[in-house]
Amino acid sequence: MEYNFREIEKKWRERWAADKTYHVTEDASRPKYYVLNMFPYPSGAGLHVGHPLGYIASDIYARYKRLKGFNVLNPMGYDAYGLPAEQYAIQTGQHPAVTTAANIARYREQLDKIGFSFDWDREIRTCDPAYYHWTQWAFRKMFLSYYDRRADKARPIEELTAAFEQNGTEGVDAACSEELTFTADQWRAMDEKQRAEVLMNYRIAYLGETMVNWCPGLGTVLANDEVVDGVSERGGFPVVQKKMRQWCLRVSAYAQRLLDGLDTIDWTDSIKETQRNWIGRSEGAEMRFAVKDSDEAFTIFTTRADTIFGVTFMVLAPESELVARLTKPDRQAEVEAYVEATKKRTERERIADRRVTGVFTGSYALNPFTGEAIPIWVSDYVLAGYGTGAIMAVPAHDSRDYAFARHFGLPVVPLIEGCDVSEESFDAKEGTVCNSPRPGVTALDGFSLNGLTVPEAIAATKRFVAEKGLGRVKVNFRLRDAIFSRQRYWGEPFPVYYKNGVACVVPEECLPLELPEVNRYEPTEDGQPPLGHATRWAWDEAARCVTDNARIDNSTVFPLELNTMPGFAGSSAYYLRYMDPRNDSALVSREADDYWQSVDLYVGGTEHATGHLIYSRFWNKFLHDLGLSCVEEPFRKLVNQGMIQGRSNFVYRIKDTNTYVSLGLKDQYDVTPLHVDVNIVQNDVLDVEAFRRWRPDYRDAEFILEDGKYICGWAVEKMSKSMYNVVNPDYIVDKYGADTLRLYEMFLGPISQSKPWDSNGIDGCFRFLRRLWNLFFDADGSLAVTDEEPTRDNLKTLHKLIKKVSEDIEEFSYNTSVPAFMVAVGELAQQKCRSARVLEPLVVLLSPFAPHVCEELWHLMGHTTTVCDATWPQGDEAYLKEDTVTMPVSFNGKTRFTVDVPADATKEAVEQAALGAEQAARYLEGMQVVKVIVVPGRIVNVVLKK
RNA sequence: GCACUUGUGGCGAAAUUGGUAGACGCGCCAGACUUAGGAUCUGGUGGCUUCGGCCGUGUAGGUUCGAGUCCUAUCAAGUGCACCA
Repeated sequence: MEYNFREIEKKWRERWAADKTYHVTEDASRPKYYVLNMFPYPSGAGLHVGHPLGYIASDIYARYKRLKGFNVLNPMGYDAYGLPAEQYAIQTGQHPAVTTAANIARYREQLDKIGFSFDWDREIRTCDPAYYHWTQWAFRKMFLSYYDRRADKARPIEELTAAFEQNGTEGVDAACSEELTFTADQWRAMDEKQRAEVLMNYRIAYLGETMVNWCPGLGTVLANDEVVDGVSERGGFPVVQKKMRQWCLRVSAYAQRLLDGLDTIDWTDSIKETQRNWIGRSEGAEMRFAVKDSDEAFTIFTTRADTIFGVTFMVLAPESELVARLTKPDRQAEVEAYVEATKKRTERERIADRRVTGVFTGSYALNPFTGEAIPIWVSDYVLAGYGTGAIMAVPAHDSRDYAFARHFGLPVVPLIEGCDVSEESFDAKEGTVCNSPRPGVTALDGFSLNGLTVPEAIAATKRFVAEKGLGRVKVNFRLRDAIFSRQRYWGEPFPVYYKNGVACVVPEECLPLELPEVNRYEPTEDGQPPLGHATRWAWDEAARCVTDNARIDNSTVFPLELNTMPGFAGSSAYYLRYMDPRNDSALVSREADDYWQSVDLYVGGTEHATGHLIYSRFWNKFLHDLGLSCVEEPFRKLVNQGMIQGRSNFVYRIKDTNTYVSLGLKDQYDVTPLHVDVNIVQNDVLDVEAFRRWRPDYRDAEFILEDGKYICGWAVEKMSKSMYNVVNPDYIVDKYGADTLRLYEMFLGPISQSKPWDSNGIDGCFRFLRRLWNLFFDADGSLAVTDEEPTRDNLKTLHKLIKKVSEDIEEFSYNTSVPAFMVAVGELAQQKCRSARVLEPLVVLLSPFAPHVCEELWHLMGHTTTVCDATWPQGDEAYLKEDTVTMPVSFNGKTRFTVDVPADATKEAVEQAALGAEQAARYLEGMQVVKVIVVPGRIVNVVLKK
């Protein structure tokens, strides 16, 4: 009987859908396991062969866990808000909801062909009001919360107002944008608007002034990568740095917990390292510097407090408010010109162009340890957004300060014995401190660091600074708050309105606040975001349930927030929603959350390391603080699948002709390589007829062949339409079947490695499945499986396979289990194995990889239930032992020990092994011989163990 | 610049975690069946060899009875962060 994969796969695809085979419900009697893929953005291009890689890997794991008796949640959905649909809408007027729905339908069709065990009843879409209800809900909660640093968790904002009412800021330790100090009386004296401003400083979702790339021509904020050479990528409009009031999330409040949490989860070191890097914890000290002949003073942050005696100048960031305050009148023109010039440059330009620039303010700071006057400069190498926006410069021990000092001729004072600072700074934190203070200089209270090592000096200085009130020990993080506003249409609307200019969140019962229709998707003429075009005010819709008295009394329609949320909003808690996707009274019910807990296995690409994977962790910690998500870390284990690159093919056209020369002969001509569609090339041999049909200008193409074939060149490039190297999974499924595709994708290489897609090897996997199929049938096409006793060889093959495959799946090295199946099937065929007691477990073992064919075989063998409900076979080590005989081994003619060796080992071979291990014999006292490896006619090893 | 990852046949890759390097697949070679092969099946396939063996895991050292695996240095590729004081 022939392996008719088309018929088999169609049959089971339909049956599984009709029977809801993969539907899952909470079941307290079974242990749960939660497998999750990073859900896709449904782009117009459809899936290519790289997308399903991670889905297949996680599907295998999900099916394996189910066979192991777990209740497995394996959901799928769509990250449906995004820029491409909006851009397309601007160009065509087509509503993004329409294109998104069409793309989703196409994705679904493609996914369905690959045989995933997704529970489609739990599908979610981020653009669905029933879903973004809870995105808005979480935002609302963030607005209504502050971060209590003492309790180290988010608390309701009412607790903060109550504290202010009682004692003002006294005793409050809350994460904030700006340190504020006021008394209870002052608080009580504030009007509503002033209080709102103060609270905004503490809210976890807050309106904040941030530096953005503002493009007036487009009327929107642009991300750094949307700005090229100071103008917008689209349209070429100038872009300036601008302070704007934007919604932000106080992610920085969670920096320490985000860092600590990394130690509790099972992610790769590289991605943890990337996150640690991004969070950027640095321990140091803040020190206060008074300004000479002035009442002004300012604070700097340093990790090298020990270098205080080497400070020869101070530097302010151009954006710092201190600049205006500290600039002397005679320097004002120059300083303002400098600040203006830096404003015009984007952050990207400042990074790309590292010329040393700066300007002197005319003011001097006083070294708090020595009272020495130090000139204060302004330079763009100091960032406003980190630390305090001001630094103490120690050119001898910081390379950036060094470059600045050399450029402007400022003094360099070395502080480490024997260090050479004539060519470059000495940045290493090692050596013995000197010149601290310099001979002849007396420091405050006779303080001295001379003779200490650098780490000792850092500690000593910190202690001194704290004791003398010169500053404080401080931990800084590089992690910034997330800017949460986008001047876009196709995103979640904020549940926010403005009452007399004060931002308020809409009442909970009004959610979801639905995205209104607009007739245009561009910004409005007066520079408002596209929501300014809304024809039907979402607020009017929401107003029906609003109980806000002020609104009802005077019938005022308050303006709504016109920005929408960014892409990461909808993806930050979707894993919770899958637990209870149709709940319309909560994001997730207590029961569902208690049962599913958190994601046990999360599969996706590394590109989200510093985006989604940080935001999700933050979001989940926030919900955890609210008592909602019972586990603090959302993703227990993370596996990153590599990218599938394209493997492009080339033809070589002889210049100015329509003649194409095969790869091996191209060097004899002057040729231009041209991309050719990989789908008309097989094993690098071009289908010349298909090539002529491919495009009109190739219709009359002539070929210079080698050995009668046209051989194409190839290169690994990004998989993209323009390189004609996109391989569509539909095509592979149609030609070889989904089971072959699944096997081949896993066989291609380690899951976490990036690799080019190469259709060349796929025949091997197809042949394997056909060999497997043939194992079950006689020559006449009847089922050959019998209930005869398996032979010892049969069982040995089976148990080897069980051990190997079980281990492989646990470690995600599917690429080595596919060969194990190939070998096992080869052996069983050779053994002419017919025994159901071997073949049935074989089908179960393979079913996670090739579910369709296994389901078919399972039913042909007389089962009426799905193979998914079978039990993963139990391994038995007893069958894995080699048949052994005991043999004495002698060294130097003296018998020292006996070992078990393979039955086919000759005495001579063992003696030879012993001889080879003569030197090892010296160590034999107290050592145990574990194994003697004997290969007839070859050198042998003796394995010893203490 | 800093961090992380990876270097093994013509190609994708394995290697029981320190113990027979190159499993398995592709490709290639030979054979079988075929009118035919871009179908199928069988066998072979790291390099050199005087057929005894010898050499081989980016390069150079080291530890070890023994190293693809551990250590040091170095080169190359990829990814992430990047004036973070």
